[in-house]
Amino acid sequence: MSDQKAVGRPRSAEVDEKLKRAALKLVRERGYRDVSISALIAEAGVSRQSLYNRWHSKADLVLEALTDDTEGLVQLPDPARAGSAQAALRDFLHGIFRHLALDGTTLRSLIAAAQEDPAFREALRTRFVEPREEIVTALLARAQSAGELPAGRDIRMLSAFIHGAFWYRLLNGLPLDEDTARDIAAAIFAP
Amino acid sequence: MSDQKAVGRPRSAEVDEKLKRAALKLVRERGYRDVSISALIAEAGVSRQSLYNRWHSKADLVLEALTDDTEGLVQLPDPARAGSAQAALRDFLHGIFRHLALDGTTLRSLIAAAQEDPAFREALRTRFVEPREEIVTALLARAQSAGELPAGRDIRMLSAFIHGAFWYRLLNGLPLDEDTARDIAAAIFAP
Amino acid sequence: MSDQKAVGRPRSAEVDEKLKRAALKLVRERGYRDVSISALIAEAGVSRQSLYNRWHSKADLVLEALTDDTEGLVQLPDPARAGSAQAALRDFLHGIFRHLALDGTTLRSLIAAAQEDPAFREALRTRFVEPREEIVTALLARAQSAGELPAGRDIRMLSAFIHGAFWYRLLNGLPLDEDTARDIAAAIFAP
Amino acid sequence: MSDQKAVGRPRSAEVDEKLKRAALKLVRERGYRDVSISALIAEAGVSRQSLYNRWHSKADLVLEALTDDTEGLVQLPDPARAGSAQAALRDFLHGIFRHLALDGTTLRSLIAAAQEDPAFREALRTRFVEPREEIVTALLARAQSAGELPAGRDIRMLSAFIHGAFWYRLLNGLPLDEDTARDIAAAIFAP
DNA sequence: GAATAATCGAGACGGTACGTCCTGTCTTCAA
DNA sequence: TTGAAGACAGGACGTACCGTCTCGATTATTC
Repeated sequence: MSDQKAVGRPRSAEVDEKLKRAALKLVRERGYRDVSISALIAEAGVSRQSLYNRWHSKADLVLEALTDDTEGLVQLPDPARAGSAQAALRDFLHGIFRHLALDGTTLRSLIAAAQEDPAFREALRTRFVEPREEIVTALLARAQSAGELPAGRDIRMLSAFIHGAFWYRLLNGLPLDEDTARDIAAAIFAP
Repeated sequence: MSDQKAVGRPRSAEVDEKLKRAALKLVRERGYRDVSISALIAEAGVSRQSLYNRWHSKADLVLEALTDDTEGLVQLPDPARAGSAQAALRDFLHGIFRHLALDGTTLRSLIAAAQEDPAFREALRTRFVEPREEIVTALLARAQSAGELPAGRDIRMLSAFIHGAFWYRLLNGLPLDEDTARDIAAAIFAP
Repeated sequence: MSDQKAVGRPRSAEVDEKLKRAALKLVRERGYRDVSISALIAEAGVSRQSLYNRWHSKADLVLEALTDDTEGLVQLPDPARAGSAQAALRDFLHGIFRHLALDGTTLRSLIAAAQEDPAFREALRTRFVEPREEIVTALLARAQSAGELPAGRDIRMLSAFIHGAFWYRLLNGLPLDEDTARDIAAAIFAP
Repeated sequence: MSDQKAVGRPRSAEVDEKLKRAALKLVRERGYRDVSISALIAEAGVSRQSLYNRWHSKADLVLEALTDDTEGLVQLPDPARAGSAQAALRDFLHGIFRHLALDGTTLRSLIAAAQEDPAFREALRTRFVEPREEIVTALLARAQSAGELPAGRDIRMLSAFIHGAFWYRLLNGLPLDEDTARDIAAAIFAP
């Protein structure tokens, strides 16, 4: 991407780390809204400009801190291991929900931030939304091939149903637990 | 509700109206984020305190202005007229989507505001979310009774799917049009 | 003054009293600046308009409350009783200073208020400043007649010196005590 | 005083200047009370915080602007040049009075502000009152040594008389002119 | 005794100013 | 060029008062 000849002092990777650590820590402690840029750089022990050299906004930083922290969590479960596609979906959702106990409110704030900032909305889609969408779509497609899902069903719409139910409950402050995961999977695979 | 003996100068209904009109006007013109409290009261020709005497925040005012303006729009369509429950659902969604051409971005901002303010989240649920939920739930229940929807289906979850798909597309900046309404209805009533 | 035919409900003298009492009480407790009109009427149990029906401002009310309370304190001391005109002046000043232990800071606030409000400045002069000035001038004139003060001295200027020294010390936060009274009197009557 | 190692962006001296110029200009045009903080920063073309970074209040800013502007005006006159200590005092007072034609009402407002704010009172004393007091005291002391003033006179009290008469007339809205200067000097040096 | 009219408590109203907070950019010196 | 430090312009916020107003209720005088 950048073949720019590096000249002058190179960026410190340590500053990146400090900021992401500070972002996760403070956002979890105080909530997204109550963490100001000033508080972030104070916690990180870093200068204001160093943050803006790396990210456009608080939302961008927190998104990166969050996705870095969640890496490896988002992977297609193996239907063979789970017993069925329905069970695989249930397990996948349950895994996500479990993690949201920690970062659910932060995710909500990021979704909120995306509503007022098209550029960040795009970033959120690319880094967060689409990977999850693709996994679910792939899972449903395989299930349909395997005959576990009727051939006529609209995979794209079912995927929207699944994520929609998840967002709807999250953004309305309704609980996301093991039962929810099971019920969603059941409703999707209902005959 | 309030049998409180009115004492002192009564609240001016005109001030309510001016503020709600100003809110809708400015929010539609400039977008929710770019309308400040000062701009609102200036447009309404009203004092700062008069606003705070009535609403806790910009979000509360805009929500009331919006729901007042939408009254009558939210009503159960008649399946008999539409031809089928599926058509009735499609028409209901299409009606909502059509209206969102005007106020969709405002609604997104309100949902965003709700994420950072539990009290407002509750207000949004009560005044906006639940009435729509109840209509859809009622429609699905009647369809199930009429045999248009298999008996085994989980009505509550299907309702969450419908609203979820709607929120998901809205908040991700995806189009909500007649086709979307038709596809959602079709997926819900898929055999 | 007012031969106006009284018509309608007559003013309640009790309201006057309540307001003046409240004014003295609150101003002494919290200081002039920290007593708002709202606090005054709340303490008095009286309506806002009732205050404005009687006085133009907080300063006017407090001035009247204060002068009402000080009536009888401002009278020419008898040089014969005191032993000499110098002693009479000393006693007069000391009497005033003693009273200022209670209301000195309020007086300072009234003088301050007078600087930004010409109408109130006039009221303060008439009701507070001039009566004291006349007493001192009369005392000095009698002393000059009696030969206790050299004939060449400028009575008007000496009076300005006395009050000036008093204001200067009061407004600069310097103590006003018995010694000050004695020193002023001594300096005025210095040979 | 401050050997503090300068770190970060240094305060802009230009901002100081702009604010002091704006303060003098507006206060002279509109009067102290009718100049708001917002008007000050607008006139100066400076941000709100920049003002609060430098001064605690409008009074602090105006005091500094005023004393900066008056520098050099406050100096001990030479009795030899004036002809006598009495003439020197008269000339000193007249010089001050002349200047008050421009800033007298502002000074009154500052004295008023000092009554409600102990910290500012202290600042006013240190920066404005005491320098003038010391000059007068020095002048009187030299006059006493030179035999122009009887040995028994209380220098400190005479100084209080002089400044007191000045404050008293200023704060009561009485004129301060050449005659006043002459009369004060005459009364002080009266045999 | 009914009509008239000013006052009363209560509190809403249009305005104005405030001091605080935060953002994104900038300017300094040091590495 | 980066980095720490912090100043800068700009803008919004929610609060606090002020003096005026609008209610319904009360208390006098006048007709």
